[in-house]
Amino acid sequence: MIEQVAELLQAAANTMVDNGVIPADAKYRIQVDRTKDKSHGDLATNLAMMLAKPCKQNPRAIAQLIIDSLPASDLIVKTDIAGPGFINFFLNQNQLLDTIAAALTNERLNMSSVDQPQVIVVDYSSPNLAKEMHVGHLRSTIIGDAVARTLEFVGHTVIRQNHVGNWGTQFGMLLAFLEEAKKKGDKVSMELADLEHFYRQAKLRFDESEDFKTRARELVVTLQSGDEYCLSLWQEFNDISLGHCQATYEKLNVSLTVEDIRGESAYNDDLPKIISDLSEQGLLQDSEGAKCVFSDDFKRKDGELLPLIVQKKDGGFLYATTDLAAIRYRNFVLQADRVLYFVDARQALHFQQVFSTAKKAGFIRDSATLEHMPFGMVLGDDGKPFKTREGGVAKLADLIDESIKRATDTVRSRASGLTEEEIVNIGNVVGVAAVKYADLSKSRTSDYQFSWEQMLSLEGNTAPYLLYAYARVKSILRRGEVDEQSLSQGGVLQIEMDQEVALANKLAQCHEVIGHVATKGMPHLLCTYLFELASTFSTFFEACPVLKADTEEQKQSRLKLALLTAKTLQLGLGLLGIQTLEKM
RNA sequence: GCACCUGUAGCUCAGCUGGAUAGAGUACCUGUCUACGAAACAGGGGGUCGCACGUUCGAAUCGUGCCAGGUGCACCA
Repeated sequence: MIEQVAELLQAAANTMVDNGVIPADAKYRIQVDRTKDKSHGDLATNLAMMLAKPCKQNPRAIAQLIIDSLPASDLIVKTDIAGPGFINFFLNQNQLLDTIAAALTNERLNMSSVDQPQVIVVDYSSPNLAKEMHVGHLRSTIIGDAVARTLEFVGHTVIRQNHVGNWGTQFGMLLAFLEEAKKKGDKVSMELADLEHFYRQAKLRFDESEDFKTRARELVVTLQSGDEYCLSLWQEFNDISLGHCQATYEKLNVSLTVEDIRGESAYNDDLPKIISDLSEQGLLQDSEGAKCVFSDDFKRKDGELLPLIVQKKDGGFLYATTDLAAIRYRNFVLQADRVLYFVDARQALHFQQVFSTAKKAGFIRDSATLEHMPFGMVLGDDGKPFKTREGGVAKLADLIDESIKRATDTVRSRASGLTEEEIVNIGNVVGVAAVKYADLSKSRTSDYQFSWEQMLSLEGNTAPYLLYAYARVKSILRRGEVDEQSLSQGGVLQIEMDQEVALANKLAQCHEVIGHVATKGMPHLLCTYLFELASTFSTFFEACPVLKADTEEQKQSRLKLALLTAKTLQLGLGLLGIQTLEKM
């Protein structure tokens, strides 16, 4: 609806340019906003105020001229000029009714796809396989997954890329330790069951023994040169570690599969070529024995240039090299139009340097974009980086288990007439949803404070509140013995009371919100919307009897609003990677 | 030292391609259940939008300079 009004305004502006009212060189931008206050109508524009100066007339006079120039349309029933020169639009309610009715007839709630579908690579989760996944991987995994789902929904071709760290320096250490363990005849699979423990033990050996250290360094080199024995050890290690990851993804209802894994090792063969290509283009310089790319764009103090190191003096490659290789692959093999990196904000500088180098080296087509989607850290209740009670880094799997346990306890204490099986299932869904939603609902860019109490609370902008709202709507539909199919197809919509209008308007905004999430990579916008929808529904439900409505028509109409609310909540939560519950 | 991010109600956070009296939630206070699920709803108090200049008809939003906190800056990823 916003788009349609914007089009009308554009048409009006064009006529005014033709009339000579607006100078041809005047700069303006059509902006249509939803009003906060109903007395200002449904939509408003500040166009007249923007044009006042170039037209050399007072804004209210311009506003009147704009209104006079608007093409006839049955969309708008009334316009007002308000305040310093806002134009307020009161919309025809039939438009709203049509939108609601159409949404019910369709699986995707009649939301259109984008005009120009793109190929979008989404790089997210990307844990280091040397250790088990920990809290640090939570945000990338969850936010990236929500955005990937949303981009897919709006019609893009999404290629998920789990750029796991499996080729770095610390792998030599792990391989050496694995080798030792095998010689001693230990059961390796048992040893690796707790990766964290295994890593710490390996680190201990590394620090205490020179022989071990030497062996570890040898193994890195032989591994990277493709030695079969090393590769087999490495493969074994990878399989087990990846198994842990997949288990976590499944528990978290994250859509990543083994198909999406393309780790650092996948680019190994291309790394020497990256160096030679950079060299051929004259971008490479030797500095203190390392091969670097320097750029005027990145300076340190005293104007000294900041290097992007792509090859160490011992010949080893770094993650910058791998990232460059990945960029080239994503551009020329995957044909990406956009590449989104859901990676910690602390790596902002690294990405700036890598992106800049990639552009200069022609590793990316001009039409494509590389976008770092940074996010802040997870902090504990004390405002410091999140730690376990013992002060260590919290394993992701443990974190989820604790959330599920807490949620299950709450459900059990409140449960009435639920079987044990139902309680366990509800606890699972709520526990996982709580962790995910708490993260998703905060703006991505800032740090966020992790709080069990807040995320599992049944009140406020939380997963439990939304899941409850959904379950309550479904309960009404069950009690009303609604046949969803026939309710969706026929019948009348009559929207009279303020609360009905408010709900219908809110339902109609879904499409717009999802569009913003897709372009900005900001799932919290969807969270805010869903919470508003749920509370708008609660207000409606309080004021407007549904099953006890005055007339059959009114009942059918309100049931339709309830049904669309349920469908919208389910769809929105689904895009966030959160399951819904019919009962709770 | 340089760069990036953050500073909005007691607390947790929205709002930031400038727009109408700055919004939620929570906490606190007051109402509403012989129930279409009260895990809810209605209402109330609570703000120098870090500070100061500037641009503008209009600034939480843009610019500049400070202040405070966080993060990054050469062979780890």
